[in-house]
Amino acid sequence: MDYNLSEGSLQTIMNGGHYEKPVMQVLGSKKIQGSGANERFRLLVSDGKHSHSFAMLATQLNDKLITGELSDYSVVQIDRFVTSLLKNTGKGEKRVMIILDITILASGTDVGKKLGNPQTWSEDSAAAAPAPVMQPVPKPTVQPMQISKPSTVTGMNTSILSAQMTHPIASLSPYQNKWVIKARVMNKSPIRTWSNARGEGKLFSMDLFDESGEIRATAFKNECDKFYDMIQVDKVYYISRCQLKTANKQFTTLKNDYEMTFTADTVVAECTDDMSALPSVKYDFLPINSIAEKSPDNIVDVIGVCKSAADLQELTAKSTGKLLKKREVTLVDSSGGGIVLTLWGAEAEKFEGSTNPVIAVKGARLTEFNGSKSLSCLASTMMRLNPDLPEAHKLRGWYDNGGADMETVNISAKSGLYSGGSNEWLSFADAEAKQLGSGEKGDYYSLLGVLTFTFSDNAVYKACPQEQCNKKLVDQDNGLFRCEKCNREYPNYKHRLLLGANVSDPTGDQRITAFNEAAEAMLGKTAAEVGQLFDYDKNAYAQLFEEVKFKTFVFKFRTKIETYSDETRLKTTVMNAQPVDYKDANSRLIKNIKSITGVQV
DNA sequence: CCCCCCCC
Repeated sequence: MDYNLSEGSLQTIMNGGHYEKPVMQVLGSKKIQGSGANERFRLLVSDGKHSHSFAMLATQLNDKLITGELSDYSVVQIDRFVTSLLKNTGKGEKRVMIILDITILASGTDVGKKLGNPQTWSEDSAAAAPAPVMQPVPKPTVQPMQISKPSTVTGMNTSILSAQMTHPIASLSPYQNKWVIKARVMNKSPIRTWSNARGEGKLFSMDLFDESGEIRATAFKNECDKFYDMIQVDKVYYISRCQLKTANKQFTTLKNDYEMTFTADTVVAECTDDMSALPSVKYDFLPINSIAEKSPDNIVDVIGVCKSAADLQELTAKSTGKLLKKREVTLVDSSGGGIVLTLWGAEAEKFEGSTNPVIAVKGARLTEFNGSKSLSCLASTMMRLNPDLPEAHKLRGWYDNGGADMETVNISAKSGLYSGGSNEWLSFADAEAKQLGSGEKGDYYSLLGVLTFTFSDNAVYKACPQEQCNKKLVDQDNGLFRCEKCNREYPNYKHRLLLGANVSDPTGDQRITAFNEAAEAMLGKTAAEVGQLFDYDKNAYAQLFEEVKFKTFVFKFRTKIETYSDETRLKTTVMNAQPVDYKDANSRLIKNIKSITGVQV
């Protein structure tokens, strides 16, 4: 098998020229900085004639190296790249190539050897070599130095700034300060003030990105005033003359080891050129059902349809006493998964979910609380409603053509609120034999069962709108609702569920009670949705309770004998109800069969 | 120079 490397392409590129989709061989790779999400790799590449370790992999391609797809000796076509002159302290300039897109033409194992006899490229070989044949480029390369004076940039027509003059964000470092980036604003914070032992002031920060990477920039005091109004989310700007410093990883999830601070010299010019509408955001969407497998604190991108949005909640953080506003939004996608995304502050307040918008989220944090996972927005999280993305249009089509009615597994369903106690798998007969529920604290167990009947009467009620209070309200028939527990009247309420049902398994049956979240999981609808049906569509409401009959769930029960006056009875509450994981259920069956029969396979 | 990213 022959592999045609683009001989001489490396020389052209090193001299600042352009070469369309050069084919090169990877001879080695090396991690140069960071770890985890902030890893960055350098590649030793060869065009068959020369080799050079000047190539850096854009972070979104890191996976190709980590998975071994991009192994040594592999032959690749570099579909997209940018080069940048870095000023090396004391050693003049060095050009780096940042690889943005790559096609692997042959794997390292298929090629198995170094192709040709490439010589290490050096300035000397450049001098010795005949003038490189440059492929036509629109304009001669202009070095950033020429536009380093702020006055020049301020007054210039930004269209003269060609792509070749700007630096990839990924190449920025504190060691060289002559650069211009062309970046799109992903996020902009509100103005914040601070006051501490070291002084006081105000600031705002913005997250910027281009094709090569992302970086946070902060403007303090004067710069805060100067740039706050100008900087607008989603717009593209040329930015130069900022101070770079090491980013404190404790406070950022952006994939950059550095961050920028605006200074008095900082120059910002909006890029209005249509052709410069790039860069666009790079998402790495995970199907919602796959998020269940991820560990908490992962930062994930997700796209889904807003199936429901809870009311705005105001709460006071116990630890800080801070007043917080949040809104929980449930996203679903065609993977059949659903997940809660928590919005905070102004974003929570202004959110409007009644039109079921498609929501694209970049950089949300996966959190786990009491065993259930959900996503939470951070300051650095970027959220877009109905973005013009292929994935968004696909989801819209899916949702509007049946997806809305698809059953989804809500991975944020509340689960496992146990305070100790075992979580063993039992049948109803087992539970009875063990006399579960007779103790002081109540007993917990898991059971695979079928919902044989649901009581639709009084399954939904108007509850106190206060966050912590779920008390049933008394309708005053004057537009107000009274909460006996809070001892006050409200003009509003929230719907909550209290579902009575019968569950059967092969050994028996049990009357159970499911509170709000568990009932939502069983009915596949939020309390608000059920409330809507109850208020406006009694037929659909009745239908809902019919449809859920004979569905199988994995139940987690709490059971306890309770006494009302003289009468005692076993009260079984659904802690949560989840769809059946058949693989898991079957392995449990097989295990039981083995232990009962003594047959080992 | 900030550094909060939350709550049950």
